[in-house]
Amino acid sequence: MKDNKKQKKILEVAEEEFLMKGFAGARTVEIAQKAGVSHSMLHYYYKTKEQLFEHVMGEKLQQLKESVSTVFMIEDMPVVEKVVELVVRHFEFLSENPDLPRFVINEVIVRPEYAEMMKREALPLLNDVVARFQRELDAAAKEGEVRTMDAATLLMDIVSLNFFSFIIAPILSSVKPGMDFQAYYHARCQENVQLILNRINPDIK
Amino acid sequence: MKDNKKQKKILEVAEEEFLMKGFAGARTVEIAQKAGVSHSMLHYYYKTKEQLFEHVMGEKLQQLKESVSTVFMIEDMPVVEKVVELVVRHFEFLSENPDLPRFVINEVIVRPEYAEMMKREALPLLNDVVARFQRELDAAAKEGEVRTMDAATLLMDIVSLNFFSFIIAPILSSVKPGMDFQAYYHARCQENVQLILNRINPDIK
DNA sequence: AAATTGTTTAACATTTTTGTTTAACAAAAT
DNA sequence: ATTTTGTTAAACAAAAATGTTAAACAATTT
Repeated sequence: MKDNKKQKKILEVAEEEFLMKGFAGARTVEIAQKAGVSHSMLHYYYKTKEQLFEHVMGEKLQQLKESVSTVFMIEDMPVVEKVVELVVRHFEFLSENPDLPRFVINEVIVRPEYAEMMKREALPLLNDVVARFQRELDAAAKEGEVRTMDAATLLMDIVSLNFFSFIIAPILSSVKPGMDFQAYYHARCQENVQLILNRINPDIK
Repeated sequence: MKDNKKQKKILEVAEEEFLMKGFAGARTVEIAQKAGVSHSMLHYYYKTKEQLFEHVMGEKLQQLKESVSTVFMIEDMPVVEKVVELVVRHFEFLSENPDLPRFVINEVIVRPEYAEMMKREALPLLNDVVARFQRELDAAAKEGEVRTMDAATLLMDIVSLNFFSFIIAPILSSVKPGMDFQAYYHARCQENVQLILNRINPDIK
């Protein structure tokens, strides 16, 4: 059939609703309504609210994986450049999902079962990425390109730094009402890159 | 009667429940149960869940005000010291309420009516504090003790910096499972003080 | 002592939300 | 052409949550 346009629309709207209202606050009927499908249709595709939620989050995770993990597949790129690429891609992913950090941090605390799900889904990939990354970092450290670093820590630094940029954005804009988000994001991404570069090698630039 | 022990207990438990589950996720029956009072009792004191919520948040705000605003009442204290005191007190308040930043940022987005309430309750005091603070900063700037600064911006810097420390704590601990929160908080508070000091006068220390 | 306030139990009403079912029909696939 | 799949509407069932009420009694105030 028409390649599941409605099903996709449901996911789309569900994402918005979950992000803006949280799992507990989102309403399945409202999601159906905003998606322009009948209430029954929603339950036809997704048995329960919980399942719908899992699909939404699974898709986000998939997108994150795609945008980030491919960096490690690039051959013949110095690790320093890879790190820059990593920060930028992660940041760009968040630019397209600016509410995600706040949402994730909140849901992880509010619904421990969600934290479990995240671990289940994300850890295997993360371990793989960390292992690869660590090897490259070690090799680069031997050449004196970077200082010796723990890959997991560095990744966490990147994630935290980028997360932070998005979590404080609404605070900042509430203080400076006319704030230009695009400009803010742009500047912030640059700053984060510089900070991370400085961390992996204080002598760069 | 026995000075409303039960009423207080309800507020206490409600705070925990709201913070840990969000407004939408918290359950009035569960709050009553955990507070060791009957379901009717809860509605006897607080007509609705909404009202209960407002009381809880009102109390938190009150505590924050008390711990922070008294700094500005202290006479004969150099503004630089006041700033240090301010950072430390705000940080200490957050130490006692480590989930509050995450919760507030989330609720403000998720429930716009809560943002309204916050503005209503907090803005008058904030404006007052900012005005006072600005006068003191200007005076100190004239003496060359600090550089010229916008008081509102400085306050925002302090709040953001401290908020940040608490928002990332759970992220950090998920990476380093055995993390010592006390040590982390202690170090972080020092760092924040230094950062702010450096901002108001780059020549200090 | 009488009135008020705090408290419980237990039932009930109401509303909100989730999830199901059935009947009907359209579109697509076989 | 017929079976399968997508879709709706409408009603319904079930569950979960909020809020109310009445009866009874204990503790405290006045």
